[in-house]
Amino acid sequence: MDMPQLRLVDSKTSVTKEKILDAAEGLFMEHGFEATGLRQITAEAGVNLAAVNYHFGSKEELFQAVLTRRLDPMNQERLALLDRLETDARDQPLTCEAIIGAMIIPALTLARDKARGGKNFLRLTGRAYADPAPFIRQFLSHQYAPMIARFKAAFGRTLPHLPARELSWRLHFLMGALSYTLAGTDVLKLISELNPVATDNDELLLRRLGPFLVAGLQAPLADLSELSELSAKPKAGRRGVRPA
Amino acid sequence: MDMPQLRLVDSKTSVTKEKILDAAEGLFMEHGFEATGLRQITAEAGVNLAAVNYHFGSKEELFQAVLTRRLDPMNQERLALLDRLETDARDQPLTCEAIIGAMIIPALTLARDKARGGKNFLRLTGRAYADPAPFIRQFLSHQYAPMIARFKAAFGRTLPHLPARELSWRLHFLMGALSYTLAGTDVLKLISELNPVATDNDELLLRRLGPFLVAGLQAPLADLSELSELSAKPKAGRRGVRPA
DNA sequence: AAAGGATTCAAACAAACGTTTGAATGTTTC
DNA sequence: GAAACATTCAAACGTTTGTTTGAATCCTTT
Repeated sequence: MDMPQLRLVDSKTSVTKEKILDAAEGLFMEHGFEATGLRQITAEAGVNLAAVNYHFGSKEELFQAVLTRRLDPMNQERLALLDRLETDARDQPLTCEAIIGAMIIPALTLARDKARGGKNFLRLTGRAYADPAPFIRQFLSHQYAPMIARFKAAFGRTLPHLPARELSWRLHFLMGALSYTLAGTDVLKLISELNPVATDNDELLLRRLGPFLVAGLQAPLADLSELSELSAKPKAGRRGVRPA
Repeated sequence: MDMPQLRLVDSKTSVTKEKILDAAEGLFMEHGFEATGLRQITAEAGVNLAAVNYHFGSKEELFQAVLTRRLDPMNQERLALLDRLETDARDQPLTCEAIIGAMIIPALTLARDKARGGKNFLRLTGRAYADPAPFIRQFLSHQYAPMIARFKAAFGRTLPHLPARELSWRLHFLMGALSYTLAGTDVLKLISELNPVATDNDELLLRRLGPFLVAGLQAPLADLSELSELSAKPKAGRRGVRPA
């Protein structure tokens, strides 16, 4: 039988390949990229050491594969949500809440789905955002550029009074608070020592982040005229900190 | 020549010690802790390899020394500023702007002072905030705990209507946006491709961050009653988010 | 069954890692 | 001047790093 080429090799996604991805995801999340060894990964995955270079080529390419596996679908989900909001609203501009929701909800969904890495994976991406390694920065730019451009345009329509440059800044702050929150470091404990927050409830977390970001985006413009006063070196403090 | 040597060894800091600190500061900032080798550091500092372990004990202790050199004075400055504001205001509660200013201004001053590392150093600390390495987390907690506690109390007096737990969250978001902004990764370019921001003007940067954070802190409380709607896997939403 | 490609495996690779050593040099104190 | 301490230096320590190799094994196709 001249069966058409259904027997494909690419869609195979061999078992070892995913075992490596799973193990690498957890270890990269916990110790970071540089501090995680290939031997730890392959040991936890139960595969041979050489399997990484065979299936992925290098450690860096493995790291990118770990990220794309989850990030790509999530960003597509974000764009799909935004698309739907815009077509539903016709010409009317969207609310800030709605747009931010389109950014947050896919992340929330991912955080809940333990089969897709859960919040551990989000911590990994939050960490990657602060990594200066060129291959990471380049990868993230290429991965996020289209999504962020679309959302920036959406915010621009919703906040027409805001100069483009100001919007760029505020989006930067927004991404900071978001990725930092998703990274979920233990600075949290540092802030609220006596009333520890339930870190397992990511829904509440993002639900509280929303209003914070909305208010920040809608904040009145800064008055840049009289800024030299505060920034001046404080004159002789009378009751200062004891230099013991 | 009986000229008394002018106490060249200011037993506090030898020349090589500071050369190492300077070189390490730059390299840690650029490549991160794990990715920076002691041989790079000592080569750039022009000192012997063993000098690091002789003067600092280990690589980890060197890293902590790099951080404390700048961070300690900055946090003391923050506390001194807050102290002065509170004594000036007597019993009156401070404004959000003022408290945030006390956090931001010392960072701004440090960013301007190139002799103290400038903004490069701030990028290093922003990076350290996202690092999961236990010794880094422990060090930062110990270093920041008193300062954050004081500022949290100040915010609590200014925003009495805000539940303590909510305030903890918002402080977390605030620290996220702040440290992320200070880290100053190139995601900035990603957001504003066509209107690149002048990254050298840190004063304007932090001046714009202020209103964003003030508005976020003063945001109305989240309505936590009907939160299952948005987060739920696409069902039927009222207006806005509607699943396909 | 034989061939051929895909995958696994143990072993080794060179390079880099942080740290230690012991002698050589510099500096201060008696 | 000599003893005592502080610092520098070259060299090597034992691991660990990411990557490569070549043969063994599995699986599909002829």
